[in-house]
Amino acid sequence: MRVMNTNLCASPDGRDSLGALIGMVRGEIVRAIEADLAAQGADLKFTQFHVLKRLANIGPMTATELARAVDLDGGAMTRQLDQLEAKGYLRRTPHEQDRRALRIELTEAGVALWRHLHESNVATLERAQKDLSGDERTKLLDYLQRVLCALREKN
Amino acid sequence: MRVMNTNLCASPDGRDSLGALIGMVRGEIVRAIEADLAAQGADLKFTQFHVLKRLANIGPMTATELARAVDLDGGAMTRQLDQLEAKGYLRRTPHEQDRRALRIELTEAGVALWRHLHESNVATLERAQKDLSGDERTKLLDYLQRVLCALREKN
DNA sequence: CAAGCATATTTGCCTTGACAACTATCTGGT
DNA sequence: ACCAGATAGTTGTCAAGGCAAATATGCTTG
Repeated sequence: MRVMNTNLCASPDGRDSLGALIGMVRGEIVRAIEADLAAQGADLKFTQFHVLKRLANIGPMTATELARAVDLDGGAMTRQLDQLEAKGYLRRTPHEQDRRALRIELTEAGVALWRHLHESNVATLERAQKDLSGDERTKLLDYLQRVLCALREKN
Repeated sequence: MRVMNTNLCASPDGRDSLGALIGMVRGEIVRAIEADLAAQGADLKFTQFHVLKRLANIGPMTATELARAVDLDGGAMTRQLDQLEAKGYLRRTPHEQDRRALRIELTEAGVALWRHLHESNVATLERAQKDLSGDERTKLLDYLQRVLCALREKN
């Protein structure tokens, strides 16, 4: 059955592999999620969705922490926060212990929006992995995690 | 040993996983490759490197084919070609059978540059996968390929 | 062959993200 | 308490990529 798969969806190029492959998978995931968002009338791009998701999953945090979590530049984060705050999905509060920092938290509207988007996001990620067994999914995450660590080492 | 790994490089977040994980891995790979390029004095960004690599690996092709291969918009491709052509690494030739299309091919300088960059690129991708066994690397590519296919189906 | 529709490339316009400069705070050492 | 160096957030600037419009060809059908 592996063979069939290979035939049906021809390997774009037997050679170059890892770098390009990850890039393409990432691109497809982003496109799929943005298609979801559009289909549901949510006026969000992938990055804003990502910020929302992080806040929903992990809870309030600093702008810098959030920036690192979604792998975004500090300056870019400021602007995303501007937009999401303008739309009423989050709020900037002064940080309790550090007057330089902010505490970013979802508003009621933000929480509600996330509840609305959550399901289709799960469905999309499920669709992406539909041809992998539970064991394979676990391994995929493990391998990716280890690749990430290897790349980050040695700094 | 899996446990040690997990401890040394704490999982950024047990939950969200696949989407964010792939995004981060992709980001690190891009950064690593751009660091390579800078270290070798090559005046290329990741995208240009990617175009060069494709042309070197697969040979001359159409601008549109190249755009699809590196997952880039047609307009963006035109500009990348402008730059790479200006630097003398590639050449636009009229296509033999289709007067709308171009045949993009590396120049001597382009081939030479690729020969120069090739090694460190291999080394970087090797470094990324250094903690994976040969079998695991094969599986990782297979899983990613299958995820990619799943995402592209159903169009 | 003409008309209509699809495809290849280019260009203009706009948004996003990286990078650097700037201000306001922290923190540690003296 | 003071100073040097790090860190948080904001803003200006610029290059890169997506999208749509324009042009030039191809291709298919009547």
